[in-house]
Amino acid sequence: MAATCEISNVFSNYFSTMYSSDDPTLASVPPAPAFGADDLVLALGSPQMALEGTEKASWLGEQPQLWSKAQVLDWVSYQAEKNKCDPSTIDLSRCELDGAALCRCAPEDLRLLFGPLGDQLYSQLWDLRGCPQAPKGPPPPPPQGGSSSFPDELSWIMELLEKDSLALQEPLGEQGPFDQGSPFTQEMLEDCRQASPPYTGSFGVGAPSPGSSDVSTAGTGASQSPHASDSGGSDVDLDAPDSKLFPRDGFPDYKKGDLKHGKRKRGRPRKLSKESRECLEGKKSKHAPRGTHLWEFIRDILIHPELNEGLMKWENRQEGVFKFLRSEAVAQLWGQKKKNSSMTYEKLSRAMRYYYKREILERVDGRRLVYKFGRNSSGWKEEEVVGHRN
DNA sequence: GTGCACTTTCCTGTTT
DNA sequence: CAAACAGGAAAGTGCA
Repeated sequence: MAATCEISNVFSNYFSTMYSSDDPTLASVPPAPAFGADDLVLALGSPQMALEGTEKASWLGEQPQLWSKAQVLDWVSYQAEKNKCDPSTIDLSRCELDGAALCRCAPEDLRLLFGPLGDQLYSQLWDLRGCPQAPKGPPPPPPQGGSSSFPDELSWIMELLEKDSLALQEPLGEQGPFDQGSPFTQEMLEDCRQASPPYTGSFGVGAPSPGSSDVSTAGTGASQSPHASDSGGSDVDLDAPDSKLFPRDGFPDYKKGDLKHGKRKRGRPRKLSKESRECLEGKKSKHAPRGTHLWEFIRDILIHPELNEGLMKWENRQEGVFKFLRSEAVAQLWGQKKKNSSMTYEKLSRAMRYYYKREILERVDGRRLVYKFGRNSSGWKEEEVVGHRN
């Protein structure tokens, strides 16, 4: 278990870093790190764990090979702390390695530099790189932090992505009734923790419903389900809208702390019938942690063309004009990310409209489903993205 | 405890 | 007519 959590830790941190671009210093930082699986990360933000803190780890989301010296130091300190290693045993002054150099180090080199922590670093490093095995030397000891399954999970997700891509080859336009295909949803990871890898139910990726099969799905989530039509189509959707998508049994999302105390979902409460209320009681709170802003979520989908196919597209990349191709699907994805199964495009678009005032978005008159990034948004420009992906 | 930011939900009316 | 758009209003959560 601990092992499977690690991945979300990593992603969480990545996300918390990524989504804090309010920070002007971050705003200038390309948002799409070259992390091998960063694409998956889109909705993997499961910010609850992470490094325990809000401090950002500069190395997160970056491939170790790309780390700067400072990032290497940062990471080493983190590992030292994590492993309760006596910092005094490490002579950081001798550590003049950048990420590339670090990655070239053999275990013994690391041991020389970092003492007993060296082995741990070596193994963690390879985990981070998502490599199945280190190039030389003995297989890294199982990291006690439990991140050994990281690569495996990633590859599993990768497989799903591939399937999705295949599905996407099919013409868009008609999304099947089961439109949940998000390859990059956090639930996916969370689900996979509970269900074994072959788990496919949640997103219809691997278990496409006949007909629609994953088709649309591809990167998307969202079913054009009837419930989408309004505040959740009926009060029954408490969590149900997605019960189609995520049968409760198989959707462990609302687990643990969530459902405990009757924490309520953020936002104005939906009007509920008595029955619905009763039904709701004792159930999860779908409140999602902060740190993820809608516009950033949208941006990230857009800048990952390999994943956003069918969801949104750029109308004019230079100008930051984009269009929702499958608005409900995006809304559903957003809902998944926020653990809010009743999210609809209507609501999402309301939130989008609030961005006009803040100039995060600009109006595009007369064009349906078309928005434009405004001056207060960042990270979507090609220059910002490209450099970072290579 | 309070206020603010950021949504989320609801609603009504308008436009496409 | 349906879907999308607009925006006001109310309300919840997290954070400072």
